[in-house]
Amino acid sequence: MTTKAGPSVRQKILEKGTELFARKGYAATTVREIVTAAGVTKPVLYYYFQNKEGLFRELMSQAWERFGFLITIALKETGTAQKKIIHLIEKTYELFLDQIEVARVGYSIYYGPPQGAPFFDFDAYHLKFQETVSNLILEGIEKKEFIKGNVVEMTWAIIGVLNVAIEIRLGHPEMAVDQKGLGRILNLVFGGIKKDKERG
Amino acid sequence: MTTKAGPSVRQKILEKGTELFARKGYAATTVREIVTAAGVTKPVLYYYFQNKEGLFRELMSQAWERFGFLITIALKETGTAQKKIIHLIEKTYELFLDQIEVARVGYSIYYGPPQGAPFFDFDAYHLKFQETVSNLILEGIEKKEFIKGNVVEMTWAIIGVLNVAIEIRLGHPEMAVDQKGLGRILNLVFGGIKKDKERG
DNA sequence: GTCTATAGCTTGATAGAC
DNA sequence: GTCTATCAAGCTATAGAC
Repeated sequence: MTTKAGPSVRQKILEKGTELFARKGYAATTVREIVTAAGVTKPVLYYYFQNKEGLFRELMSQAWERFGFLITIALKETGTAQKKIIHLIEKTYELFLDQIEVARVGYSIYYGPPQGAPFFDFDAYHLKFQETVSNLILEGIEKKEFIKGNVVEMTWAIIGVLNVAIEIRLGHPEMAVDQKGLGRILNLVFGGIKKDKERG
Repeated sequence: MTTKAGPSVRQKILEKGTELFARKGYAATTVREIVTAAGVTKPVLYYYFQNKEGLFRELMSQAWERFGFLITIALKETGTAQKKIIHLIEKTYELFLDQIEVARVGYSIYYGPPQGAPFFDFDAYHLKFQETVSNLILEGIEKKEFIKGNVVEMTWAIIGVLNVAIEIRLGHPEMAVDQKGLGRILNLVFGGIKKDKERG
């Protein structure tokens, strides 16, 4: 725990660990590969992080704390509910792009098998995000900006847009949606696809 | 390749393999675990499938062929474009629920790191699905059922609903959306969330 | 803090009997 | 087709020198 000139080496291990976990998966990445890529030897990794699991936990929590922070400040926006929602989704997408490697690993563990990776509480952030969107929708309904409808289902429709943007970027980077495109798709969901005005 | 009384044992290995890959991930699942769960010994697995990769490929392709078939027959529906789209999405969701274990594994490999699993061409089906939805949207626009808009972005809005339903089921089975709920969320996207009529 | 060297175990895969 | 027995290779993790 006592650090001397450490930040550089420690950081390098974190970086290369993130990179390899994202490219190969947690279980398929070996400690050897990580330390080789980082230009150090094994005991160095075990010195800074307790083990492979410790490294994983560290890089995950670093990234997700930023996500939690983002949700908190998003509530201080002003304007229509629609504007607030679009802003929150865009900021989240921006953060995702900025930390795409950690996001890819987290995504595959949250929705897929744990891969032997240590437990990480993605839900704490996930549910908070969902709740934040729901509250903004509720606000929009109360302001008579949105139709009276099932808030939960509306939340899914909105979050679906973010998720699909994320998934295109993960699976098909060449056709990735940019922030403006994301905003346009969101507006599509707010406004609807049907030509006539009857809903449902 | 010559089979005698084989189908039962072979099938058992496929089932337990699917189950374990879904619960632990490809790399984190060992051949030993699979054969123990299936009640056989290792050489049996290597006899029926060439190796761990062969088993994986087999169970993946079996499941995804059904998906390809579903897309093909979906085009023979009649009715409004909206009805056809909802029907296709609902059928896809039904198939997903029916093969949720394979889907979970595929999901985490398609969007996440490959985990050391052999290459599988998810895109062949994925792009075909996307194209099918786009064509139905185009049909709706031509029939003046939908507004004139960016077909690609409309496609993402629709697929986002399916994906979010899938992801809720994968991450939070207890709040999973049923087929009717899925239809309602889709209708929400078709009709819009905003109260006033101006779009965008 | 960082090294070399290695312990101790698990892995995917197979040889050879039946 | 299915078994027992076993292999080489690779893995995480650490001891001990500096």
